[in-house]
Amino acid sequence: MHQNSVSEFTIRRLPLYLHVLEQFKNEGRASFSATELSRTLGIYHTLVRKDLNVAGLKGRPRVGHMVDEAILQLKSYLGWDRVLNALLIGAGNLARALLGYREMSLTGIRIAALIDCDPAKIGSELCGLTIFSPDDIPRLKREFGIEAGIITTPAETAQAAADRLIAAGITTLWNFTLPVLQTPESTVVEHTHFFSNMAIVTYKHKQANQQSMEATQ
Amino acid sequence: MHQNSVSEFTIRRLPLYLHVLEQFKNEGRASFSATELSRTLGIYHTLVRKDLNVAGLKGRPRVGHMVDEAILQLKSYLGWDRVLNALLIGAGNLARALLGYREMSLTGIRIAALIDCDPAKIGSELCGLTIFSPDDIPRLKREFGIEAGIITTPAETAQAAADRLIAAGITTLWNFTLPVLQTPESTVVEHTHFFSNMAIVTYKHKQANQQSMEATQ
DNA sequence: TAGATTGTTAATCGATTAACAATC
DNA sequence: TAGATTGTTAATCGATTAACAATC
Repeated sequence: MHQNSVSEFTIRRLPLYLHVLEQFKNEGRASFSATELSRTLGIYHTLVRKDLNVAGLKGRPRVGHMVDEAILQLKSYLGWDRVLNALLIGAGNLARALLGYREMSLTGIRIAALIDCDPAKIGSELCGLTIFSPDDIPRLKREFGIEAGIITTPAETAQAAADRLIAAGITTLWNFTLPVLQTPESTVVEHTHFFSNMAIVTYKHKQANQQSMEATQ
Repeated sequence: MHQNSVSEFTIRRLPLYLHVLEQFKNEGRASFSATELSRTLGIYHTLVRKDLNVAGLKGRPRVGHMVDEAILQLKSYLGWDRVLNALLIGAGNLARALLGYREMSLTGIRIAALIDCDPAKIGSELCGLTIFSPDDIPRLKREFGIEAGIITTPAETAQAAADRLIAAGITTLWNFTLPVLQTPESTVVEHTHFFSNMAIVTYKHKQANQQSMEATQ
């Protein structure tokens, strides 16, 4: 397992395969071919095969892969076959959205506790979870076996939030706020930046409109 | 402007530069060098220069770039210097999070109207915006000059939502739900898939832990 | 001027695509 | 068997990195 060489691009595609396979399963299908997956998702068939191979899936010529087996294997490869307790810091609207996100349970990520630095919020509840103070992070980590932190604070407090999580020994972070977080080399940080998404939306929209305007001239 | 060749990777990095430049501006700085940006963000300096060039920025040797000028130019290049009216479909928690997302205004994207297909929600308000029926999409499009659609419905209704937006002539979509949307070639679709982010979180977490376990053996 | 900085051209690296061999 | 499908190896393409020339 010393292949640090698995591409992030591959990892990001695996949930897409999983999604289609769950659909196949619901349709009562027992097997599938990489070619089908490829067509459904618009991903080159060789790439699908390589990705499946990386995830440890072995297909049989002429038969393809078994749906159930593939789902289990993909989940296991991604680490979705175990619970990952997470602590969410920043109990705002995005927190509520994540707490209400049904599909999250598929990934094993479980928001076990909420943190906010607003004294007015501490002690109150959001979606059935009590909101704690940042001072409680170390205790909550021990109590709930927290392994990951989700940062949904406003941008101003994001670095401080990250610092406190890291100080408590939490080494895996999922950050929704500040584009740049200073973290030690060993910390795993995944960013979900709406900014970059919005840049694509506005840029491509502009481009598409310019093109159509040029075309009609 | 016939360069369809600008990479999406470049576009996604531009908001990061913008973010750092806003900080520089707040610190009262007048100029900056690509080298500084490069160090702050951990992006190779030549890459930063290329990106800035693509966005139409011209620096001066020995001087660098002017902060204010660069901010304006980046915003203009991304299309963040004009309002883009959007219609959001799926008035749930994620909708509330996006409506409360202060930084959205920087991008010019404005959620002008809300849609939901739940009769219980239609007519009520969310964050000061009235929730309309999917049947109102064409009218709202005309009324508000809607150019983009944001899809935050549950996965089951996402394709239907996309179909209705497209049928109304909305050609730019930002989708938070289903991993695969069937859309015409000409439609611009940007996906924000938490699933892919979560896959990275769990996979890397697992890897990091395996490695440390191996190391201690 | 000298040197800091830009911007360009070439080299590398890795992801995707294409071609082909293997197998049930 | 023939052919559908897998999986591997080679080619292409494009993003990043490195080297270097230009300039105030």
